[in-house]
Amino acid sequence: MSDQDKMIDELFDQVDVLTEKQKKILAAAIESFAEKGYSATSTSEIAKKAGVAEGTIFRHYKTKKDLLISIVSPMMAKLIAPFVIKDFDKVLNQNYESFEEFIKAMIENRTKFLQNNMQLFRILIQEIPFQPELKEQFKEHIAKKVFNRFKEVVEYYQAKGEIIDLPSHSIIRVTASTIFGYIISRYLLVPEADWNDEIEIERTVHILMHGLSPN
Amino acid sequence: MSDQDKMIDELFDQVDVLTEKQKKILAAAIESFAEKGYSATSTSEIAKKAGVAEGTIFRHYKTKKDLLISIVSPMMAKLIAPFVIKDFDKVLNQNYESFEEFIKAMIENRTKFLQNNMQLFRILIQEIPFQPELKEQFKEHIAKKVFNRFKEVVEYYQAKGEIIDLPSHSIIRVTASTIFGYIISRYLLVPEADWNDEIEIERTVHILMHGLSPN
Amino acid sequence: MSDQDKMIDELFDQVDVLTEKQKKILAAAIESFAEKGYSATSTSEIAKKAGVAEGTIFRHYKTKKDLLISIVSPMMAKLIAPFVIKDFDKVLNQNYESFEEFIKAMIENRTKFLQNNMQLFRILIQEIPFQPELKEQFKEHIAKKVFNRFKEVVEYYQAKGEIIDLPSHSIIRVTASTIFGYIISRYLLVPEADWNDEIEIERTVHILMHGLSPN
Amino acid sequence: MSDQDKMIDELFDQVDVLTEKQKKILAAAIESFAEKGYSATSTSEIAKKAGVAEGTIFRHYKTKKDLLISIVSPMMAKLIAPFVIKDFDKVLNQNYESFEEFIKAMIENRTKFLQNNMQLFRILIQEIPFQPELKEQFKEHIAKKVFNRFKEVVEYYQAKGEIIDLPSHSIIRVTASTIFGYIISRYLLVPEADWNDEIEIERTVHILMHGLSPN
DNA sequence: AATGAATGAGTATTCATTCAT
DNA sequence: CATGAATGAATACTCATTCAT
Repeated sequence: MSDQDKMIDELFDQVDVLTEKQKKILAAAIESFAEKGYSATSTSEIAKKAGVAEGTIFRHYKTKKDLLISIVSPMMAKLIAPFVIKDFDKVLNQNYESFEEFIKAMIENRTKFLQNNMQLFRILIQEIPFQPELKEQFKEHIAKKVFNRFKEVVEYYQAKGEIIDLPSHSIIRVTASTIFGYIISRYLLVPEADWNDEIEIERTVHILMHGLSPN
Repeated sequence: MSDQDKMIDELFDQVDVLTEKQKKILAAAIESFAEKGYSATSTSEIAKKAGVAEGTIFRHYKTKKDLLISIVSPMMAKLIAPFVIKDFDKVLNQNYESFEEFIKAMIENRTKFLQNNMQLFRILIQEIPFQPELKEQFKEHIAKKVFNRFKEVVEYYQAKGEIIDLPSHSIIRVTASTIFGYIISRYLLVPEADWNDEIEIERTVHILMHGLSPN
Repeated sequence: MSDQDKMIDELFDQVDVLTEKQKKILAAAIESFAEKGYSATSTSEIAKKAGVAEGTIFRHYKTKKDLLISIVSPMMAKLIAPFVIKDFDKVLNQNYESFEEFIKAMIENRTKFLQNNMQLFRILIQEIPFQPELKEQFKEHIAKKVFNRFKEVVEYYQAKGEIIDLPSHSIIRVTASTIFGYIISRYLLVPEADWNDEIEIERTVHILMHGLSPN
Repeated sequence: MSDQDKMIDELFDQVDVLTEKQKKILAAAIESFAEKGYSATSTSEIAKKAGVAEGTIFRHYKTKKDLLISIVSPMMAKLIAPFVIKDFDKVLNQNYESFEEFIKAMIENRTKFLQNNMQLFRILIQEIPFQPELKEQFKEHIAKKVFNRFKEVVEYYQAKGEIIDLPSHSIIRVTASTIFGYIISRYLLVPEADWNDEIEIERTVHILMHGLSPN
C-alpha cells in the first residue's frame, strides 16, 4: 500500500468504502487539481492518469465539481478537526501551561498534518475563492466554529494575564497569519530552501509572543 | 473618465498608449479573471463584456495567456515599485525614525495601493501558482529584489539595536505574513466586517513589534 | 394487480411468462417511449423507472431496439387481430347487416382496444417511420392482410349494392382516414375536450356513409 | 441553384439573409431529421453532411433544438399561410361557388405545397408530439386560427344549405382527416404506388361530399 | 484597427452494452 | 436471475485562435 493510498484511506474513511478505481481517480484528481487548478484540469486527463475509462469517473461522481467537493470537503473537516472536538477547553486546561505552549503544539500538530496533505491544502486554498459551495463550508466551519474556539482560548489566557489585552479578533488574526505564513513559506513558496523546522517554529513563535523589539 | 479607466490608465502607462477598445478589454478581463479565475474565463465572455468582437482581443494580445500576463505583470511591478527604487536606503534614512514607523508607513502605502487594485491583487495571487511565467517573474522580483531590500532594512535597524537579533529571513517572513494577513483578512476574507483601519493597523503593528505577551 | 399490469399481461401473453421485473421494465419502457420517443429515452432511465439494475434490461432484451420491437410487435398483432382471424367472411355474414353496421362495430371495438393502449399506439405510429423492422412488419401485416380483408368486405358490400362503386383502395383509404382521424383527434390531439363518444362516432359514420351534402 | 436551395430560400425568406454555409446546414439537418428523426440525428452527422465544422452549426444555432425549431417554425407558418390571410371570406365569396370547389382547390393547393416540402412536413408531424415549444405553436396557430377560419367557412356553406347541419367541429374533423389521409397515403405510406392524382382527389372529394352510400 | 464567420480540437457528460460476482 | 461497476464511443456544445473582409 503506497503513501498516496494511505493518505487517501485516512482522509476518506467515510461510510462507503472506496473501490480500487475510485482511489485511483481521487489520487489522480488531487495531483492534477493541485498542479494546474481545478478549471484547467480535464476529466479525460484525470481518467488517463488514473488508468480508468472516462465514464468511470462519472459513475462515482456525478459531475466534475462533485469530484472536487468530495476531495476538498473532508480535507477541510480533517484540517479543523482538532478545534471542534467537544471538551476542547478541558484539553486546554490539562495540556498546555501557557499560550506559547499551546501555539507551539498547534503549529506542530497542524504542520505535521499539512505536510502529509500539502496537495490537498493547496487545492483547498486555491479553489475556495471560486467555489461558492466551498466558500460556504469554509465560512460555516472556520468562521463560526474555529474562530469561536480560538476566541475562548485567547480570552482564557487573557484572563490569566498571559496575553496582551487587545480584541481577540486582532490577536487571532495576527496569530493565524503568522502560522499560515510559516506553512505557506515552508511548503509552498520556498520548499526547496534548507529549513530547520524546529528552530524556525521556535523563532516564529518567539517573535509572535514577544515581538520584534529587543528587551 | 471612470474609476476603472483611471485605474487602467495608471497601471498600464506603458510605451504604447491604449486604444479605447483595449482598455475595455483589459477592464473586462480583470473583472472576469478576478471573479472566476483565468482558466474558467473564456475569451468570448471577455469580448462580450468588453463590447468588442472576439477577434479584436487577439489583435492586441496574441493569446489568452498573453492577456493575463499583460495584466498581471505591470501589477506586480507597481506593487513592488516602492521597494526597488534606487537610493532606497537614503529614503529610509531620511524618512523613518524607527522600524515601527517604517512598517506602519509601508502598510499604509501598500494598503492604499491594493485597495484600489484589489481585483488585480486577487488575480496576482491566484494565478501565480499556475503560471510558470508569472512564478518566474515573482521569484525574480520579490525574492531577489524586494527580499534583499528588506534584508538591508532589517539589518540596518538591527545594527541600530531597534530590532531583535534573529536571522533576517525569519523576521521578514513574520513581518510579511502579518502584513499580508491583514490585507487578505481586510479585503478578501471578511471585507463586509466593520473595520476601523487606522486602529487595526496600529494594533497589528503593535503586536508585531512588541509581541503578544504583556509587559 | 394494477391496470398497467393487466394491460401488460394481456398484451404479452406469449410463450414465455414474464417475471415481475420484466413486467416492470416493459411498463417503464412503454411510458418513456410514449412520452419522449424511443431515441430520446435512455436505458438507464428505463432501469431507474422500473426499479431494476441497468444490466437486468439487457438480460431480457439483447439491445434497446429489441426492447422496442418486443413492445411494438405484439401491439401491432393485437391491433389487427380481429381482421386476420380465419373465417372472417363468415363472421361478417352473420353479424352485420350493413356496411354501416360493420364500420360502427369496428370503430367501437378498436376504439375500446386503443383506449386501453393509447401509449402503445402512440409508440407504434411514432416509431414505425424510423424502424425498418417495424415498417416491414407493418407493411406485411397491414398492407397485405388487413388491406386484403377490407377489400373483400368492401367488395362484398359493393356486390350487395350497399356501397358506391369506386375502386376499393379509395374507399378503404377514406374509411381508414376517417376512423384514425377520429381516434387521433379523440385521444391524442384534443383528449381534454368534452367528447360524447357515442354521438360523435354516430356522426362520423353518418358523414362517411352519406357525405357532407344534405339530401 | 439547386432545388434544395430554392426550397430553402423560399421557406426561410426571413429578414436575415442566410449564408451559404447556413443553407447547407439547414439542408443537411432537414434531410437527416426527416430520415431518422430529430433525436436520432447527431450534430456531428449534420456537420459532416453539410460539409462544415461542427462548431459552425452552433455559431448559427445556439442549440440543436434551436436548429429544429428554426426549421419547423417557418414551415408551420407557410403551411397554414393561406388560411390566415386577411379578407379570407372575400376570397371565398369570389372564388368558390361551392364547398366542394373550395375543398378541391384547397387540397390541390396544399398538396402542391407539401409535395415540395414533404421532408419538412414529415419532421413537422413527427416532432410536434415531443417538442412542447412546437406543440404550443401548433395549438396556437392550427387550433385557434385555422380551425376558426374553417369554422367560418363551414358555417357559411351551411347557411347556404350546401352542407349538412352537423356541428362544425365534426365536419372539420372528418374533412381534415380525409385530406391528411390522402396526403399521408400518397406521399408517406405508399408513394411508390401508381397514383393518378387528379382522379384520386376527385374520388376523395366525391366520397367526402356524397358519402359511401350510392344514391 | 476591427470585425465576426469559421474552425477543429477539446469539454464534460451520457450512452448502450458487457461481464465478473 | 439479478446486479452494478466498468467501459469507450458518442453526445451536444465550447474553446482559443485564424483570417478574409
